[in-house]
Amino acid sequence: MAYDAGAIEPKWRKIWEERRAFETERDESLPKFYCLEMFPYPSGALHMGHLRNYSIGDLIARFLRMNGYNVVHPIGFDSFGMPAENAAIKMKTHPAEWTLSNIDRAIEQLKSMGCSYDWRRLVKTCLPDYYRWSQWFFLRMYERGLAYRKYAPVNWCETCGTVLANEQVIGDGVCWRCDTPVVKKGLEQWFLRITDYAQELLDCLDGLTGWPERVLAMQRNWIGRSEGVRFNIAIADTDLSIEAFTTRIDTIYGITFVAIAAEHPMANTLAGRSAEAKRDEILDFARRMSSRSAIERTAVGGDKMGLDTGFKAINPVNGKLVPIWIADYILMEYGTGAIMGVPAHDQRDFDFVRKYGLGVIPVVRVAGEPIPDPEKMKSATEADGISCNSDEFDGLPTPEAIRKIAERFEERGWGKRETQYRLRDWLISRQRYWGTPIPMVYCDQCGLVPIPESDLPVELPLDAVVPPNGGNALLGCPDWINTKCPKCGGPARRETDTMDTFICSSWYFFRYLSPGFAEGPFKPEDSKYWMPVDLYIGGIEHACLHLIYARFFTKVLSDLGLASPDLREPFTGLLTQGMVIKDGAKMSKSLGNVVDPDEIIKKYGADTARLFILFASPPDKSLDWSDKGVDGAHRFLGRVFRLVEDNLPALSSASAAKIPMRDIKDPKRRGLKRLIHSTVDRVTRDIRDEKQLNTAVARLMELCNGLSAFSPSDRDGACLFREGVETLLLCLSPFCPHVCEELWEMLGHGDMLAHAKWPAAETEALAADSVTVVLQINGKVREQYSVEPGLSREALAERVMSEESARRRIDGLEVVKVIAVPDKLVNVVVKG
RNA sequence: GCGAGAGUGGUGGAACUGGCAGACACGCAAGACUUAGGAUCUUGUGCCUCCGGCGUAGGGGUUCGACUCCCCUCUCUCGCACCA
Repeated sequence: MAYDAGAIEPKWRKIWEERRAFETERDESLPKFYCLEMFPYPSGALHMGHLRNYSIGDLIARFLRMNGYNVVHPIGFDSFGMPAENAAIKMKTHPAEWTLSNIDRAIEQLKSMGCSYDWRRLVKTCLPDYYRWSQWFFLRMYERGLAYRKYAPVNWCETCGTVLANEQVIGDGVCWRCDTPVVKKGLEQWFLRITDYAQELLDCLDGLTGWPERVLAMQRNWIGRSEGVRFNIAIADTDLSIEAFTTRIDTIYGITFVAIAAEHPMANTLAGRSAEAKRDEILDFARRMSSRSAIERTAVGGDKMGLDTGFKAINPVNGKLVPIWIADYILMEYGTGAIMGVPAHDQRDFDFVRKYGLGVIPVVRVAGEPIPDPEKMKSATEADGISCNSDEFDGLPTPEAIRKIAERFEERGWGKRETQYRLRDWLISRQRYWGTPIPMVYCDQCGLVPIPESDLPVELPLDAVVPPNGGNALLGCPDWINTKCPKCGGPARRETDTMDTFICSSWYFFRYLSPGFAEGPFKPEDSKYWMPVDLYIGGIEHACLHLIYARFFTKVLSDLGLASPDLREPFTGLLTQGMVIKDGAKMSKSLGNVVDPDEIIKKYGADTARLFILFASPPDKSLDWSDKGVDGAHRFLGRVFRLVEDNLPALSSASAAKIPMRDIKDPKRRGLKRLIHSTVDRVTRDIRDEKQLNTAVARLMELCNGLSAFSPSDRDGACLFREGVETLLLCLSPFCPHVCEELWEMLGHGDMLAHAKWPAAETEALAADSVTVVLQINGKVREQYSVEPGLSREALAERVMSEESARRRIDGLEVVKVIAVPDKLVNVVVKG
């Protein structure tokens, strides 16, 4: 009987299921571990990236379970969103039908991988018993002013027919889902006040020591804190003024112009106060600039466009008049949408004045050098230096100049110091059908009215038909839209926007903890016991999306008193898995380099697929798919299988007792004993401390090789051999659970390996009988000797120098120095 | 431009606080068993001018000793980017 994954794997999956092997309950007496993998979006079948994600997660869950942790390991589906609507149009079906059948298929795939999930905790975000609590959170936030509606220029994706949050505009300003260039539109939309948490989201990053530096850096960058001064600039001959923000208030004397964004309301105001021709010119320019997409705005290669309004601004510090321009490189979304133009010390302003012939006034010089000639400047000098041309502030180094001038501004009431963030409030409304309905109505009498909690969930009408042009199907549901005002009972219309799907994924890991709970989103005691997630595994693409939103949500839940007040962060450990690539590129249909997980599992079995994925590269690096490598992994499992099968008589006859190292005399056996225990030691550390899963597999291969080379010739030998084989199966089981269970059973065990205790390395068996030390001459290796371990520096040097071959090497040379490193080497430094 | 990470055999990748570079595997080569081998087993496998040298992107430095620490340069990947 040869290794047959096709027979073994279904057998064990059935046993695990029947024995409810992976169902866990809260148990205060046990240490807990929350192992979480990012839940999939069920758009068709799972791909290799999923297989990798869930192989890593399942390994960790199984490993910690064997190490005595009470492990919660759930799975679910992020099942609202655009692809379901697109598929509904294409396949002439309903998004719900498409989604739910895909989920069924994905569940089969996950099960075929042998993942140790607690299936009772399954969450599908598109079902009312889940999304009603998203609605409930929304209402809690609305009460607190954390959810609000406002008119703003927002990101619009024409293909998706909806607005997008800032985080969902990626790359060169394209939609994260469909790569369509995003355009700006003025619309009234729902927002969550994530900016209230900007500082805390930033501060807490320092405490996330279990996160990769890369993700922390990306989030810091995304939140984008900067300190500066916000101040007023009066417009000459008017009663108007413009607010500007700068981080370099020390360069205030260098202003040669003021610029505002094309969308700035002041553009209209100034147009209104201009003569007719100028007015049309301004309005036309502003309209042209603001209607361009992000791509158009940046694609010109930095060539800046501007228009002089004809108005003058008054520099608060010296009363100088400078022109006010509208410029396309000023962003309405950042700061105040207006800047002071200091070309000498800002490259963008410099480029702008060079194009339009405005002046340059240097106000910072390099220490020890004269003030540069503005005519000869080739670029702006943005580095710190010494203030000049700045009245009484001349001679101050930049940081001091910033402080002194900022103080002056505050004293005189011209402005105040302020901290700005790049992070924007989270735009959560979507003009889409397949999402969580926003629980609000519009009443002609009462205005905007929240749905009372008792009326939740506001169910998504399932009889809606997604229009072929991709519009919002809810608009075609008058029976659903027209309702009664909860306040006055009069006619009212439901909000037809739905929530961003990232709302669904912002709290699902709480819901897992209290499956089926009907009185709230989750039980506080469940959350208190299980949260935070100890290890979260998923792709890095969510660094500035889901991982920021979920952090925000957790803080809100904590502040609302739903989760413990001390739960400020949802995920203490984060493992960002690398991509799966083949032939040098990410697997994609267009490149035709996709490998289907189903086919691999069918051909080789899940154990082989898992082993290859975990062995081929460290989890956080990209994984190069190799068909040959899969063969190799499969061959290894065949060897493990034969190791047990071919030696079954010896293994069966051996007692389960372990012979301690001190009672083993034969050097070969002592070597095997040491190999067994050093393997346990290394594998445990590789998994637990380093998450170096590939080297853990390598160690197990070495153990297998060592065992294959050993022939158990007597009772003690068989006993040691059995210890080795069982250790191998125990340590390999989180990687390849099915085949290990099968072999464990063949060895006569009645219990499940999944619940077995992880082996402990015997320290006595780790110590080496002898160590190989090398003799170096001037750092070059010349000889090797086997010596007893633990020799002191002196003893080791003496021991090595007494060797015949060592004497010969050194004979006749002038020895300058001898360096000995215990158990490692002796380096003889010679002259000549 | 800013930030993060990487560069080691033909390939994927190892190397703990500086101490035998290339673990483990893939591939390749030779052999064994075979009617057969894309099965299995054994052996070998960094490079060269091979009793000796050279080798961890390139150049310098620190050290008895550097893939590892320091400085400079190059290349690649990822993220952000007229952010005031």
